[in-house]
Amino acid sequence: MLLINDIRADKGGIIARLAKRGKDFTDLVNQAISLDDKRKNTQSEMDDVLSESNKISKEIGKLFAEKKIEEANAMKARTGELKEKSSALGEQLKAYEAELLDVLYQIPNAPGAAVPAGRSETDNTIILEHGEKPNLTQKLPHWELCEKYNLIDFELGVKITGAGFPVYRGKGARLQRALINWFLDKGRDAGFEEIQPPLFVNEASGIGTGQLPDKEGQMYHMEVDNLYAIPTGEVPITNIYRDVIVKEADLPIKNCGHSPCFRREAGSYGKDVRGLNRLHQFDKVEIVQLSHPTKSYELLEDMSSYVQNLLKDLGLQYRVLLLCGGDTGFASAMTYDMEVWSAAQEMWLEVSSVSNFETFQANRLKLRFKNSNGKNEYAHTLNGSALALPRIMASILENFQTPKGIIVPEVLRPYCGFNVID
RNA sequence: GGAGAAAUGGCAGAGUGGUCGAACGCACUGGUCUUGAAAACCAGCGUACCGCAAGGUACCGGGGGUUCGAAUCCCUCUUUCUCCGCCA
Repeated sequence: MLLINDIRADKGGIIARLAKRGKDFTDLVNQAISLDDKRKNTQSEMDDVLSESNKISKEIGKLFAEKKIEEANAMKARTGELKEKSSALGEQLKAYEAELLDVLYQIPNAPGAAVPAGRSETDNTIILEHGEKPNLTQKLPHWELCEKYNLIDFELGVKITGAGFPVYRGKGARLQRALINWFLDKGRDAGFEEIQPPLFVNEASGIGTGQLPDKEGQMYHMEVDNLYAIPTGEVPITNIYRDVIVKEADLPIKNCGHSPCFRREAGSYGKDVRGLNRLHQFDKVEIVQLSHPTKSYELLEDMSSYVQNLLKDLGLQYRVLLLCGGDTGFASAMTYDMEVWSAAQEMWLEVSSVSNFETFQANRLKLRFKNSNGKNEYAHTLNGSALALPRIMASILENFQTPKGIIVPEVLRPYCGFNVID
């Protein structure tokens, strides 16, 4: 959520930035400010009452010490009223805080300076396109290739669990494992510390990265233990830094980690969910960075080129989109999407999304660093997929298919131990 | 899963109802001294909110309660440790 002090400091600017999402947030912003005013006034009033009541308590203590029991008991009467007053003010303060939070939760991140205005994906800017569309002599979609070479069994997953939980086997499983290991090694080479996070998180973590309270429907929830299956490694990895004050000199902090991701994807159906396009369980390697506020947009560009280099090394044709305000995720200030060409489906598949959240996540996480003035300041957070496995698998299978088999990208061969799938 | 013990500032560790937001030590920061460093000495050193400031308020694992007053008493949850059981 946005920092209320940022909103107060530049109300007009924030409203203008938010307007790039194709919606007017003036009312919500005004509501937030007026609730914050009420909050401040109530707090002030309550502090005064408490201050007086503390003073009286100390006097009573003194009187007891001097054995002036009568006088002490007489003073007790005066505190009753104050107590009632302060607890009423306390209730009111809590109510205002809750209301303010509720309003702030409804305001998305303010898009960054470079983000174009727009309402939907049609307003996104194509930054660049890299590579040539492959010239295929056969054009089987990946689900047919999976069946032909016995790589991924979707039916079997349905039997064991349900739709969207495929079974990878043989060279399919090995290719997937090769990709994961290669991604992690590339991450390490680029200075990211490797993390193996928990796959279930508690409520506090869900709130920290913004999945809760609004989007709980998208996560699998284990009610017995009140734990949530992670929808992305971003959740546990970013929550490492919840309630943490890092050293300024340690920034940027770079983490990467592989994890399965679990998404209920309620409401998805049709051709979008065919094959590997949309799953309930899939694997992803995530990169996360904590940045100094002055450096975060530089790091966003770094992350974008890092991801692009992975795609280049794999030999995939891709394009980079700068998302317009309306298509930028709720928590993000600026997002690049990387899409890979799927040669048989003849469509672009989103394989990565790298975002700068500025202080939006850090605010909820209470992730700060001590600046040179000794003041605590909110850090910026960034993250991106590097990369999500299923659609990479799909495009490798489709784009590198030949009548004699699927040619494995060279960088993966040492990892999987075969050059061709036939 | 059963029985018991514990949770205090970056660390360590006092404090069992009233000048305790919290001793002492270590670490850290600034200063004196020194050619420089170490040592020694002096000073500072948690977080958040309100306030122009002075100052005020809250926080001793989380939440609730008792009391004029809670780090301290009570309830509850969580976590850690020890023993038993089970187990990759």
